[in-house]
Formats: sequence, structure tokens, C-alpha cells
Amino acid sequence: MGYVASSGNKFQRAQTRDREITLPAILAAAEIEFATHGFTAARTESIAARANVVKGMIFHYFKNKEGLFAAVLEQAYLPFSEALDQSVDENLSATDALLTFIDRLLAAMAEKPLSPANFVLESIQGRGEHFRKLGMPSLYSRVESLLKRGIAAGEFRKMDPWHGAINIIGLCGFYYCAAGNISQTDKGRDPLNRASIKRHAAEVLAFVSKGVAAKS
Amino acid sequence: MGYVASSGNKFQRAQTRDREITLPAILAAAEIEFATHGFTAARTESIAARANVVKGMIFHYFKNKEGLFAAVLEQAYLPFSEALDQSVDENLSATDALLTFIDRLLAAMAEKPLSPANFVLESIQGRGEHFRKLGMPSLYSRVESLLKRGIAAGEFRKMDPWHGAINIIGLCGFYYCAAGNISQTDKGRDPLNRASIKRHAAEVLAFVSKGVAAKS
DNA sequence: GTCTATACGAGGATAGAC
DNA sequence: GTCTATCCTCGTATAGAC
Repeated sequence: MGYVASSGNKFQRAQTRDREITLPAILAAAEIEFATHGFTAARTESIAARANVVKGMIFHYFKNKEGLFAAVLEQAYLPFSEALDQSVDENLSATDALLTFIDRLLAAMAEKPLSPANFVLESIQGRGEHFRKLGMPSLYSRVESLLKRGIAAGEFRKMDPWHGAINIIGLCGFYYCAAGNISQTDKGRDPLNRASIKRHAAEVLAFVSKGVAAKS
Repeated sequence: MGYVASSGNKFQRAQTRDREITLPAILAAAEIEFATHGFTAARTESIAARANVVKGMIFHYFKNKEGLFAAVLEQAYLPFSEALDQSVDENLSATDALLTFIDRLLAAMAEKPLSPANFVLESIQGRGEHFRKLGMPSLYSRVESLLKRGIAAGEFRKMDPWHGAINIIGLCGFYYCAAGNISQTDKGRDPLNRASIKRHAAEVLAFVSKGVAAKS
């Protein structure tokens, strides 16, 4: 937002009156706050400070904390949804469809590294209303039906496709949730730099393709 | 704790004055509360209500919320630690050691299904002090060195053992974190009943043994 | 649209009787 | 050890000036 000198001897925020700046700034700050603290423990004051706006702006633009949270989740889920819609319709083998699926999911997570934490927090804290609105369940069931198809076609080994779907999605997202803490294990390594994230994607793809393949 | 009729026309808690009952009751209630809400959002009042004691008891026994949280984490980590200490020392091939490791970890999680959520919440919210005290990092590094050994021995395929360790532990624990919400996908299925949990263990073991094996 | 000031409730923690 | 009552801080949300 920038600062301007006021008439007094201290600084004030510039009154830019610009929705195009204030609104996304709040959203970005909120994503961080919610991803690290969860809905209840997140503080509107912290969000406002990080966005460099006054707390009242949050309520002006989003009515209340709940509205802001919904907006953050929606924004976080959008790239997931967009990326995944494509993979199913294409005329691919189950194996290729699944790997494309995972590749795009991982790319979406890499672009928004905080979203897995937001989704897991939302999941643990059981505020499931948002999940249904966002269409999150379809993520699991889409992977599940893909697995079923592959098993039927003999491409994948015999397994419970429901557990398989959970395991695969978990494999993609857990890394981002544990990242903050994992970094303590190996001090020299930053789990969220580009190299590590790229490596994670490669490792998950390899793990899954070996793990579900029919041939032993 | 049980109730007794008081002199008035309403019920009061019995003054059992029994440390052996009150203390574990608080711990059990706290585990649920922390696992579903995280540290900050957890309410001491809710914990007290669930344990059927008065809020003051929490502060009497644990000094403050922080002390209670530490006790819960410690209690949750104990079975993990005990189960895992054994697997490394034994004269097993890397493959057998890893699968024993995972089997025991899964058994410990099955016994305390809320602990993965507590650990992931603790991880996301970055209160890392507890992790170091508990020795949590060693969980990852122990798996990592096991993987290194197996790769060197030609039992496991080439991979990044650091990512491999994270992926394997994530595979075990993610299910429990997502369980509450996953149940919405498939209404008829309870992810935390005995059959589902047993199935989860079998699926993870199969996934990992296929996923890390050297032979393609 | 942005700011300051403030109402109001929730929740952690303590005091002190029994 | 257990209970009731209370203090006090923090955080959401609103009112109203500019």
C-alpha cells in the first residue's frame, strides 16, 4: 500500500482507496494466517497487519471472519479444480490419466504451497460445509474411479480403490503440511524451495507408479 | 465421575477426590479437543466439560493449558517411540526392517487414532519445541537411514531417501487426519472402525513394499 | 474507502471457601 | 481435591468521523 508522511511526526497509511490492491492483499495475508493457525486461532488483527491495512477493511470487504475464510478456501481450491477437470475426460489409459492427474495436482500445490495445509486443517477441524461447497469430495472419488478403471483393465494391481485414492492424495499433500517442521530434521534443507518441491513431485510420481502397477 | 444428589433440587459432581480418575479423564478429553481444534483453538472449558470435571482442575493438575498440551503430546508419542525403537536394532534385511517399522507405526496409530492429527497440527502450527523434546525428528531420520541402507544393498530402487521417509510416514498418518472429512465422500463407510483401519494398514504396507522395491 | 475508537463476549487463569 | 466466583486480557465486530 505504501506510506506517505502525514502532518504529524509519524507515518500513516496512504488512503489509496483501491479495491484492486486492498482486497487481494487481505486474501494473500489471510491465506498465510489461516494455513498456519486454522480458522479459530487465526487473528484478523494479524491478517490486517500483514496485508498492511486496517482491521476494519476485512469486515468491510468480507463481512466477517467466516466470509474471509470461505474466500480463501475458494481461491485455494480453484487451481486444483481447474487442473483436475481436464485429466479425466481425455482418452488416456488409466495409468496415464492417473499420472497426469497427479502431475497437475502437484503443480497446483507447488503454485499454492499453503493450500494443502488449509485443506488438511479444514479437514481435521471438521468444518465440512466448505468442502462440499468447493466440491472437494469429488477429488477423492475421481481418483477412486480412475483406480477402479485401471484395476478392471489390468493396469493396476488389486487394491481397495477407496484407500488407494486417499493414499495418493495424501502422498501429494502431506509433504506441504509437514514441511515447516520437517525442516528441523535436516537443517541444511529447505523443503519449500524450488528444487525440493520439484524433487517431491518426481518422488511421488515414481512412488505411485511403482506402487499401483500390476506387474510385480 | 458419577453424580450424587445434592441437598438442592439439582445434581452436583461427586467429590471423589481421586487423582487416579480425574487426571487421566482430563488427558483423554484434552487429546480429543486438541486433535480436533489445535492448541490455540482448543477450549479448556470444553475439555473440562468432556472430562466431567471443573475447569479449575486442569490448572490444578497441569498448571496451564500449555502444560496440558505437552502432557497430551508426550502421552501420544510414547507408543510410537516404544514401537519403533525395536525395529532398527534387529538383524533384519532393510525390507523387513522397514515393513516391521511401518507395521508397528500403524499399530500404534490404530491404538491412538487421534495422535496423527495432533502431530500434524503441531507440525503445521510450527510449535516445534515439543517435537524436539519428544524426539519426533528421529522418526524421519530413522526411516531415512533405513531407506539408505536398502538402496545401498540393492533391495530398494534408487530414490531420495529423505523424501521417501516423509512419503512413507505421510502415507501412514494422513489417513487419520483426513478421516473425519473423508467420511463425507462415502456416507456408508466409517474410516475409523476396526475393519477400515485394518484395511488401511494392509493397503499402506502393500503400497510401500511395491513402491520402494528395486525390481520393476 | 479508509481511519479511530469502542462495545461486548469469550476464554485463560486465580482466589479462596469447603 | 473439588467447587464457585471473579479478574483481566484478547479478539471479533460495529459506529461513525473524514
